[in-house]
Order: sequence, then C-alpha cells, then structure tokens
Amino acid sequence: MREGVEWAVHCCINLSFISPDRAVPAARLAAFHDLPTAYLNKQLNALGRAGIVSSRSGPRGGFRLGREPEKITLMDVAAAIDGSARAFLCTGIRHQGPAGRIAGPAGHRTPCTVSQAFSRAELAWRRRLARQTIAGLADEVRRANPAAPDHVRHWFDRT
Amino acid sequence: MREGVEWAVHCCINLSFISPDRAVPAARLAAFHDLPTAYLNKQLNALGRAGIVSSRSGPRGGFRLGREPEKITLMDVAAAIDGSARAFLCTGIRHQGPAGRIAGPAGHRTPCTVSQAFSRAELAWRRRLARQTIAGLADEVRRANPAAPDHVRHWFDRT
DNA sequence: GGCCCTGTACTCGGATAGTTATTGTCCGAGTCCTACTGG
DNA sequence: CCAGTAGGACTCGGACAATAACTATCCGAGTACAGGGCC
Repeated sequence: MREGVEWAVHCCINLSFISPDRAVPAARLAAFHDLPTAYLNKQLNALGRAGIVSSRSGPRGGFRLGREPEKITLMDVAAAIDGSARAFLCTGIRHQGPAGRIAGPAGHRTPCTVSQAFSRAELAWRRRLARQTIAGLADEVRRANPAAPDHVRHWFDRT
Repeated sequence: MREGVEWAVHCCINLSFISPDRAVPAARLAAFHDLPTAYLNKQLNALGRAGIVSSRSGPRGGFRLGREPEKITLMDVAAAIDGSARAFLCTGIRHQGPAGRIAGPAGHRTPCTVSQAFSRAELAWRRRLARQTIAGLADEVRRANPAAPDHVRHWFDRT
C-alpha cells in the first residue's frame, strides 16, 4: 500500500475539522505534517478525480472536502490513491502449459479456486474499510483529545 | 501482492496431489504451468525457508511439502513470499511538524486512530487467509474435477 | 463616485527525472547415482 | 563375483542484471483579487 494513503486520510480528517466554505492550499496541508508539498499535491489531485475533495485554483483556492465526511470511507480514499485493482491478480496459470491441457476446455468454465479464496479475503478487507468513515475517525480523534479540532482549525486559520 | 504468491499456491496444491515420498524438481513444477524455471525456484526457496516445503539437492532431489497440507494456510504462503510486513505502515506523520506540536507529548501516548482502522481491516484479511488451507483448496479442486488429482499425479510420474 | 480593465500574485494540474522494489537470469556448492577397477 | 572408488550428472541456493513501480520535483495554465484609469 502506497504511503500517500496515510497522508490522504490525515488530510481528509483535518479538512473535516475546517469550515466547508474555506479552501486550504496543498502547501498549507503539507506544512502541517511536514510533508513534501508537490507530492502531496499529486495525491490530492487523485482525491479530486475521485470526487473526495473539490479543488479550486488561484488566490483563496485550495482543497476542501467534496462531500460530507460521513460519506467518505477509507475504502474510497485507498481506492483513489492506490487504485481499485485487486491485490491478487489471477493470471490464469492453471490454463498454461500441460496443466491447461489436462483440465481441458471444461477447466475454463469452472472458476479458479485459488483466485476465489483470495477474493474472499480481499472482500473482507474491503468491507471493513468501507465501514470506516472519515467522520467516524474524526470522532475517535475528538474523543481522545477533545481540544484537537479547535487547535487544528485555529492553526489553519492563521494566515 | 507479488505474482509469485499465485505460483506458490498452485505448486503447493499440485504437490499435495503427489506422494509425499517423492520430490519434484523446480524445473518440472515450472514446466507444468509454463513458468520461468529459475524464478519459480526462487519462490520455492522462500517456501523452504518458511518450512512450507522441504528441499533436497542432487539427483532424485526436488521439493515436497514440508508438512501436511491441512496445516499449510494461504496466510503462511503469502507471508513466505510477500513478507509478513503490514501493508499499511504508519509513519507517524501526526507527530511531524506543527501537528505534533499541537498534540503535544500526550499525543504520543494515544494510539494512531488511522493506523488502528487500517490494522482492523488487515486483520480481517489475515484471518480469512489463515482459515483457508492447501488441503481445503485441493478438496475444492477435487470436487470440481474428481479426475484432476490422478491426472496431475500421472503427469508428474512421467519421467 | 462608480465601473471597467489590466496586471499580478497565487494555486492547481499534468509532464518530467530519481530512487526503490520487483522480476528475471545465471553460475557455483552440494549430493547422489553409476560405472569402472582391483581384489 | 563383490566391494571400494572416482567420475559425472543433476538440483538447489544465493549472487548478479533488467525492468517496472513508486517517490519526488518542476513549470505552465487558469483564476481571483487589487490597483489604476476612464466615464
């Protein structure tokens, strides 16, 4: 899993603490966690293409959440950054070489047992991620440190 | 996930169809699925280090399962090939820069909410993989095509 | 005084290098079988 | 005829390149504001 996923999730949580009518430039988001600005911008672009954040150029421009934090799941963020391709790709080696000739044409009709097994595990992973929302994580942060949201908001309010 | 995981699982299933007192060279396993011999050998080495297969050099040498197929899980194989490191690595960016100064030293005592969320999902994935054994998959193959085990065994018996 | 226009500064977005991880290949160390030689 | 031994062939195992993916960076396109000029 790419490192940018971690950055993206933290940025989304931070944005959820900030008034939705206020856009935050990538440079500011990067400075908050001491990250490379240009590269974080790239990740935020990916979030923008997925509709998770909306972007705006020019002065007073920047990024803001594209929809309510209750409707943004970790699965959405992970898919936007990492791609939604399966981790386990069945390349169909059971059809290659002598193995394929043994199974015969009938083998093509039955699904690949190995692929199914990994798909089941991956589905469990996806379901779990799809259940966690940015709003939910923000609440957990608030519970651990009730003052955090205000502190974050104030820091980003400073010019 | 690395491609070698697929190869390794299929090889383990094939080995489970073959008499345990008979070793199969990597070249033969590779030929069965038309795979690059040397690279498959590399993957089998990794399985050997994990104890999933046992290896033997020289004539009549090769690989065989290191323990009963009921005791080899997909998690074991995936960990042997791909490594057992977490997919999501928490680099602790919440402690970097102004964010860390806002949270203060207290922030270091509370666990990272984001990391925990991803860990939960990954745990679900691991549990699911740990429940599937090579023996289980072999049974599924047998159910889909009862003649398959014999065909495989006979093919590998041919010199 | 109000409106329009131009210039400027700011921000995103995609095109461009550098670096790490993965894939693929090769040759040496070790082992077992086989055939030969000597008793 | 049997035992010991030397040779050869086979197989794994780790060291060595090629390729692809990820990470990082830069500059151009577009936008909104601000200041000045004109009506």
